Formats: sequence, C-alpha cells, structure tokens
Amino acid sequence: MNYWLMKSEPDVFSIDDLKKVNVEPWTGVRNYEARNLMRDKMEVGDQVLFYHSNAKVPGVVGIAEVASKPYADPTQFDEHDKYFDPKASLDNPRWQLVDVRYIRHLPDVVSLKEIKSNSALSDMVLVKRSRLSVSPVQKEEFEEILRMSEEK
DNA sequence: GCCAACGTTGGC
DNA sequence: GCCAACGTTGGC
Repeated sequence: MNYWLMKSEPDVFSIDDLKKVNVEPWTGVRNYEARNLMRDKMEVGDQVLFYHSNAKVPGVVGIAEVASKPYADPTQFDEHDKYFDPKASLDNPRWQLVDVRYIRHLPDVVSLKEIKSNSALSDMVLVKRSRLSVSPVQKEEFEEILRMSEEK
C-alpha cells in the first residue's frame, strides 16, 4: 500500500466534483516525474490525499484512492483538447494516467500553511517540491494529516 | 494579477 | 551538451 498526494484546482475539478462522478481519469498531467509516479509506482487501492491548489485556502480536502492500472491519457490524442500533444501517437503514447475514486471529504481542510508549520511534515515532498502535482507521501505523513483534520 | 521557482525547448 | 528564452505552476 502506497500513499500519494494529487493536486487539482477546485475551479477546474474539485473534491465535490470527484464525489459526484465517483471515479475520474486523472487527465492532463504533463510533467514527466508525475507521470512516472503514476505509470511506475501506483497500484490499485493506494490511498490519495486530494489537494486543492490555486484555491482560496490551498490544502488537503479529502481522501481518494487509485482505481485503475496506468493507461494512456486519451486527451493527448485529441487535437481539439487543451492537453493535445502532437508528439504523442496511439502507437507511442507519452502520457499515462490512472483513475481516481472518491473515498471521503476530510472533516476539515488541512491547509498548506498548517502543513508547513507542522515540524512532523517538514520533509513532505509537497513542501519541498511545491510545483509537483503528483507526489509520494509517507504513511506517517498521511496519518498525521488525517489526525490534524480530525483534531480541529 | 504578480512573480519566483523551475521544467522544457531549441539554437548553436 | 550548454544555456537563453520561454511557458507553467501555484502561493500570495
């Protein structure tokens, strides 16, 4: 069992949107490191911290899980899609994704500010590599964030 | 809306 | 292979 943090802009796709659809293909990742994590490291059932970026209060808002094996991101082949990639082909796709399934909202948002001020979380990849949209999380970090939310 | 950080592209 | 130019992310 692995743990991850995945960012989404709530104006584009929020935790409420995920709850409505239940399962969502995580389209649009165009960063090789994030892709490699989804392609090579994620397993069905892995737990995901759902993070709102570019939000009024950036932070972790819910829990999701990895719901599929990796497969080619279909938006890379669609020339009308904003994520179209002319260098990708059906024979040789560049971008892989996984499906993500809604589990639950956290009782309270755990903000980036709170995460940064918790010394137990100072090694989080989220903190150290702020622009990476898919990042690994330690089990202890995952549990600490749940605890912070429940304690509010 | 600004802008720092940083990843990507492409000329050489 | 270097690196300047450019584009994107995401906090503030």
